[in-house]
Amino acid sequence: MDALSDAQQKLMPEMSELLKKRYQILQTINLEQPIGRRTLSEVAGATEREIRKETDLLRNQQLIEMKTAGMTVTSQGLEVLEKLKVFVREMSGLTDMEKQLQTILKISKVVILPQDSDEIPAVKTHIGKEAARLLEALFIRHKKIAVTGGSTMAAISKELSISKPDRALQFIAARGGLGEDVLHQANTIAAAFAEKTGGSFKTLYLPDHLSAEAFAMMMKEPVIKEMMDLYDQTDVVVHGIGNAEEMAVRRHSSLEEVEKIRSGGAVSEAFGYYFDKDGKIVYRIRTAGIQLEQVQKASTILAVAGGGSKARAILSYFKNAPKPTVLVTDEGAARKILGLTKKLEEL
Amino acid sequence: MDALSDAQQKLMPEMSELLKKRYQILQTINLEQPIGRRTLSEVAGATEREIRKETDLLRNQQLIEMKTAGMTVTSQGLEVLEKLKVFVREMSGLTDMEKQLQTILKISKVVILPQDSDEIPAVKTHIGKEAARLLEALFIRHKKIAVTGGSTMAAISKELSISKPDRALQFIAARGGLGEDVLHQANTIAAAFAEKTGGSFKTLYLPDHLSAEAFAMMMKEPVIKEMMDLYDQTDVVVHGIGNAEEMAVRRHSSLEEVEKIRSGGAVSEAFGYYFDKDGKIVYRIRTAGIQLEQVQKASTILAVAGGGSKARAILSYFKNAPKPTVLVTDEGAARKILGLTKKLEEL
DNA sequence: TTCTATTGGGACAAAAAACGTCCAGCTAGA
DNA sequence: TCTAGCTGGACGTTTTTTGTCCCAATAGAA
Repeated sequence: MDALSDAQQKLMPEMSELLKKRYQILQTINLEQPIGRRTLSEVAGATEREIRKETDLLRNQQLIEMKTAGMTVTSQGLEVLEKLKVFVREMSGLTDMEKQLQTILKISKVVILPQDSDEIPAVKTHIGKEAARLLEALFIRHKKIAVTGGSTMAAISKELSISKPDRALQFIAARGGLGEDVLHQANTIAAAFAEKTGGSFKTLYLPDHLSAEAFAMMMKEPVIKEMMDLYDQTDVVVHGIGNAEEMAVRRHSSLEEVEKIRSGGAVSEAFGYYFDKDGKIVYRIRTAGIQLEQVQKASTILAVAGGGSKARAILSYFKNAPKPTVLVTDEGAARKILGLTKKLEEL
Repeated sequence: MDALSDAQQKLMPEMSELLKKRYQILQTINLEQPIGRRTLSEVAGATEREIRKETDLLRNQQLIEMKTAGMTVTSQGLEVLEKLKVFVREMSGLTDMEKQLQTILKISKVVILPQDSDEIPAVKTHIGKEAARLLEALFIRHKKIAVTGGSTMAAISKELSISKPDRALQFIAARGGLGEDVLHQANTIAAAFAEKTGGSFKTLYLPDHLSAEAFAMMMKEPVIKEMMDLYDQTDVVVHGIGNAEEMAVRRHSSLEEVEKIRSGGAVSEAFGYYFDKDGKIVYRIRTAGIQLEQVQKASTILAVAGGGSKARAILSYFKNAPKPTVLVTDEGAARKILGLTKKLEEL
C-alpha cells in the first residue's frame, strides 16, 4: 500500500469496504455473466435491493451492461477489474496473510481469494479460476497430472480454458469411486480436465470396501497395475482437503470406519487418508489409488480448499504436507487459520 | 492522474467530491485553527450539521482534535494534508487549468487554488498563503518589493512567516492613500509585510485628487522623489487586480472620474490604472505611485486575485500584462475565465 | 411454434439515516 | 469576573435507503 492510498483511507474510511464490495460484485458478474439481479444477489450474498443499487451505479459508470438476458461486464469494466486487482488484494490485507500462512503451513506458496465461500457461493468459482490459472501454467513443463474428486475440484474443471489443446496432457484419477456423487468423483473430474484441455485421461474403477483378499487379487490385474505405475510417474497432484467427519458421512462409510475415524480424532481428509490435528495418519481407506509416498514424490502439489469451515482441516493436513505444495484458499479460511494458530500460541 | 485512481473513480464516483470536501474542511481547520463548528461552517460555506458530521469523522480518524478552544489539526492530519495535496489538485483538474490559463494569459506561471473565494471566504486565506509562499521564495534573490493595497494583499501579509528575519528586505508602498480603508492601503500593507519579515518599509503619503500644480510641486519634494527612485529599482511587484467600477466606488472617485471610467469601458484596475476589455489604459489616477513602465521593468510580478466575480477583470488586465507575471487565483475565477474565452472563440 | 424461467424496471410502504436547529454547560481569554 | 465561543446532547422533521412485491418482455428449452 503506497502512501497516497494510505492517506486516502484516512480521509475516507468508508471507501475501503465500499470498494471491496463493488469490486466483488463486478467480479462476480464477470464470472457468472450473463446473470440477473436476483440470481446475483443469492450468489453474492447480498439483498436484492443492495445489488440493485450497486449494479445501477455500475451501469451508470458503464462498467456493466444490462440486457434482457442479464448483466454483462463491458470492456471498461474488465479494465477496471484488472487495474484494481492488486490494489483490492493489498487493501484487504490478503498479500500479508499469504506470507503469514506460507510460514505457518511451511509450504512454498499460498494464494488467498477475497471473502468466504461458506457465505458467498461465488467465491468457489473464484477459487476455481485461480487454481485453474496456476495449473495451466504448470502444463508447459508437466504432463502427468493426478486429480482427486470433490466439488472444489469440479469448480476448477469448469474454469479451465487453455488457448490451444495439448494432446500430451494426461489426467489420472487419483482414486476409484469413493461412494461420492458421480459428478464429483475423481474419475469424472479427470475426464472433465481432459476434455477442457484436449488431453487424455485414465480412470480407476474399483468397488469400495473390498475384502482383503479381493483387494490383493485386484491389485494384480493389469488395468489396475498400470494405474499404480502411472501414480509413480505423476508430476503434479491436484487435490482438495475435506473435513474428516463430513467426508466419512458423504462416503457412506461403515460404522466400523466411522468409529476408527472418530476415535482417532481425525480432522482432515485428502486422497482417502484421514489425518488428526497433528497431521498424523489416523485411518486410510483401503482401496486402490495414489499413495501418500507417491504424492510426496510429485514436483508440485496443488491443494485447493476454501471456506471458514475448512480451516481446521487445512491446518491439520498441512502439519505434514509436502513442501512443494501450493495452497489455494479464501479469506474466510485464511482468517480462521490465523485466528486458530494465534489462540494456540497464547496457550 | 495515474491509472489506479482512474479505476478507483470509475468504481466510486462519489469519492471524488467527498475527498475534495473533506480535504477542504481539513485544510480550512488547519489555516484557521483553533476554530469552532459554527465559525467553520460559515467560513467553509457548509451547514453546521454537515461540518459536524465531517469533523466528527475527522476526529475519529485522529486527523483533528477538539478542545474547548476549538478544533485543531493533529500531526497525522498535517501529514494527510501534505500527501493528498497534489492528488486533490490533479483530481479537480487544477493542474490542467493552470496550463491552459498560462497559454491564454500569456504569462510565465499560474497557480490555482481550489473552490471559489466568492462563495467560501476561507479560500482567500488559501490564496494568501500560496502567494506568501511564492513571495518568500523570491526573498532570497530579491530585496526591493513594491506592494499595492487591497484585501487580497492584506490576506498575503497575514500568511507571511519567514524562518529568520531578513533586515535587507525593503517593502515599498506602490501608491499613496487612494481613499481606501486604512487597513487595506498600500502603506499599511507595506508596513505589515515588513513587520512579518523583519525588513523595512517605505510609505508614500500624498492627498488624493491634487490640482495639477500642486501635484507638480509635490513631485519635487525630496521625500517623494526618493520614492520615485525606489520604484525604478524595484525587483518584485506584488499587486491585486480589481473590478473597475467597484474600485471607483470604493475610492469615492469624483463624478468626473467615474464618467471617464465608465465611458472608456473600463473593466479592470491595477496600481491605479484602469484597463478596458482589450487591456488598453482607459484612465489613470493622477497621483504619485509606481508607473506601469516601472512595473514592466521588475524581474518578477506577482498578481493575486480570486473569485468568479474577478474573472472579467483578470482577463482584461492580462491582455497587456508583463510576461514575467505570476498569477495566483482560485478555481472560481479560473473556470469563469476559461468559460469566457471559450465563448469568445465560438463567436 | 409454444411454454417456462428469468430478466430489468416500476412502485411503494416501512425503516433508517441525515438534517436543521436548538440548548446546556464548560472554558479560555479579555 | 465576565463574556464570547466552544463542544456535546437532544429531538422533531425531512430525505434516503431498504425490503418486497408485481409486471411486461424476452431468451432459450421443448
